[in-house]
Amino acid sequence: MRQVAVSVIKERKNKILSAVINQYAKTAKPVGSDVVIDSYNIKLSPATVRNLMAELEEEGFLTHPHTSAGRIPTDKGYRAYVDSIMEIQDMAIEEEERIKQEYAQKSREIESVLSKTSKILSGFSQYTGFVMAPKIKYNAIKTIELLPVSQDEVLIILITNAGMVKHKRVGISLNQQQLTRLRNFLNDNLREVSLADASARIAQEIKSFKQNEEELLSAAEEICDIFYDIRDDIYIDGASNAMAISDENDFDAIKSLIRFNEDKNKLIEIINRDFDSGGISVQIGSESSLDELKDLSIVTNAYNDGDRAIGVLGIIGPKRMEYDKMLSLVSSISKALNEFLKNR
Amino acid sequence: MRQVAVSVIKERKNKILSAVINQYAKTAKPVGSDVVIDSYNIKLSPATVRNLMAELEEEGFLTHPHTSAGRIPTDKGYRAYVDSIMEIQDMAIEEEERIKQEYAQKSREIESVLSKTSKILSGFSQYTGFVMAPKIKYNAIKTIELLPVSQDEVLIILITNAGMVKHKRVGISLNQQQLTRLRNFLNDNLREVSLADASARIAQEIKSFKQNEEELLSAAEEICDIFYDIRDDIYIDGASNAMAISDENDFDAIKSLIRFNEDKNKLIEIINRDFDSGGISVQIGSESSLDELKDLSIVTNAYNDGDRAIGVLGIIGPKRMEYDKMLSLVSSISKALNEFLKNR
DNA sequence: AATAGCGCTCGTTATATTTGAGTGCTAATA
DNA sequence: TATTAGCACTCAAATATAACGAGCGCTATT
Repeated sequence: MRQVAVSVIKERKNKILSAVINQYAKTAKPVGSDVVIDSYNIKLSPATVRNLMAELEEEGFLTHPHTSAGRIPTDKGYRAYVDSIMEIQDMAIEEEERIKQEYAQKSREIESVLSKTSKILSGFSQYTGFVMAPKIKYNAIKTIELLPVSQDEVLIILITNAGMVKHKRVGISLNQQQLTRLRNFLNDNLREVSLADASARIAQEIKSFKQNEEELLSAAEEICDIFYDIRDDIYIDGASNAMAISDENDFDAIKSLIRFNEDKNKLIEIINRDFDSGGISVQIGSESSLDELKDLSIVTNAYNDGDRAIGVLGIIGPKRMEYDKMLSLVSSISKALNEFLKNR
Repeated sequence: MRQVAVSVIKERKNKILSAVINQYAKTAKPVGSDVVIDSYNIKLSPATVRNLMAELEEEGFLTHPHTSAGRIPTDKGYRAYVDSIMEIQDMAIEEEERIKQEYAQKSREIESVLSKTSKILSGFSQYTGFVMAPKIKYNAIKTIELLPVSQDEVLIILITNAGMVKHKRVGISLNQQQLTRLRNFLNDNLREVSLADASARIAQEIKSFKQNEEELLSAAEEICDIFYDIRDDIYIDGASNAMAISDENDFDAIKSLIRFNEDKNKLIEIINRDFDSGGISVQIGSESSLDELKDLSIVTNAYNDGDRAIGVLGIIGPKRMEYDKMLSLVSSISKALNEFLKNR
């Protein structure tokens, strides 16, 4: 019996919490007791709502900018709200349809698909969208080709089984025969090897060269460089939407955000945290423990190649975003990308 | 005699004009008559300076934000000032040295050299730096390679004589023999052909295929796509510096600037105007006739491959920049890039 | 336990006042 | 005739004052 009573009270408080969060998402102004009652058909008196909001504040879900102002959600409040959205709603059918249309003009280049996906995320959310390319450590080598471009230069072409193509010029002067031998050596020993392990593998197998093949030896070492150059790549779009986010002034916030967007490494670090989680994930404000992001939330979802998670995509928006819509957006797009990667 | 007198007067006015411009560059506040006298050792009374400034205003070189404020330069004022800097000063030797150091860790990839150059421009100017890659119409084909990546897909690799590498996957299923024939056909007919003309050339030479080589024919058409995909490429860095430019508020200006930075095509259009000029060139504020740039100036310099101008680089900064320094920066870097391109 | 009522707080907005930088003009001066 | 000193005037920006009202917390009531 008490159990039920408690649950009813809880229910009522939750309703108020989400009313505040939704209202604040719309107006960006502190939410007063009256508005909660009017707009979210709660059949309680203002006084009661005030009491409950006071309790919610004591428990850390809401705050007060100043004495006589309405309530705004804390990070903890957002967290509770987000956690309570257990099941991701399906998107409106028309939206789903539009996303599919966007994917329809498919390209064979995985790079352009990822770039497109990032643009889609940004376009639909009106925030900043990003896609981290398949992580190199889960990207295995499919083929390596060596094209001579001049007397003493060779273009290395690297194709991974995720379909990514990397190339690099290095200065090595070998004759056609030596080149072919090196190429075969590389392909024989590196096929299916992860990019992260390739250097080590070359070092290990290089012993098989004979003494008199010194040129080949040094060339192979040269080639190792390409693997060091490869970093986890990331596509970011709609950074200018950041301007629209902060409702006027708040100059410094934007400044640091714009700067943040230019520094891809930081973002990579942040979203890598969500990589292992596999599914959808939200970092709210200071949860990221990065000062630049204290007023922002990041919604991410890992995507997979049908086998295992290989990358992460998502959006960055203001803390007061419409989490329900954004969660379903990110989730849908990640599914769409999964689909695409499976069918290629 | 009068000639001399006139020239003296002019001289004096010019001195005031550049005093105002320099002071305004430092403080971003309207410049009054007193400051001009104090800081630029002009031995005239405030009243006289006021008279001369009034004349300069009548002639359109200065304006007034409001009655009781100092003067600020107009676009015409800047233009006169910039034009009067006839000879580009040499850079401080240490600066020159630092630039050379930056270039020292040279890479063989022209792409990374250009990207680096853009970062250098941004870093030294503290504004936005950009480098437009060698224009495609001056970029000739050096080699084309076709690598089969699966049953029905081929990776086309295109190397230009400027050293750029482009690649694209297309869906064509040919056997090894056909592939070799196609490759030879392409190389025989396209070597030294400009990227801009390549499609037309293929269409022209394709007749030589026999009737029974329909697969080859359609494959060749497929390959034409790669040439359509190639656009003049541009590297932009330090867009976030734009924030530092506008001294607080001016929110909308920044907004449009950030947006401008995301749209590379507009910038390409703007700087293409300076391409033909060959040398160094400045667009001040509304001279670009683009509203987003009305408070900004663009300093550009074409660079060449020892033979002819092939691209443009430069910086975008506030109208009230230190033109002397920026002109010499852009000029030096363009020389450095010329040097690099010649010695490769 | 829920609510009505009321006084209090404090940010916001509006209005008035002061300040001072810098002008333009006129009359004196070299 | 060109320059300068002097002074009244203007107007943005800073400062001060007042009025407003949204929304709270608290207490007494149902």
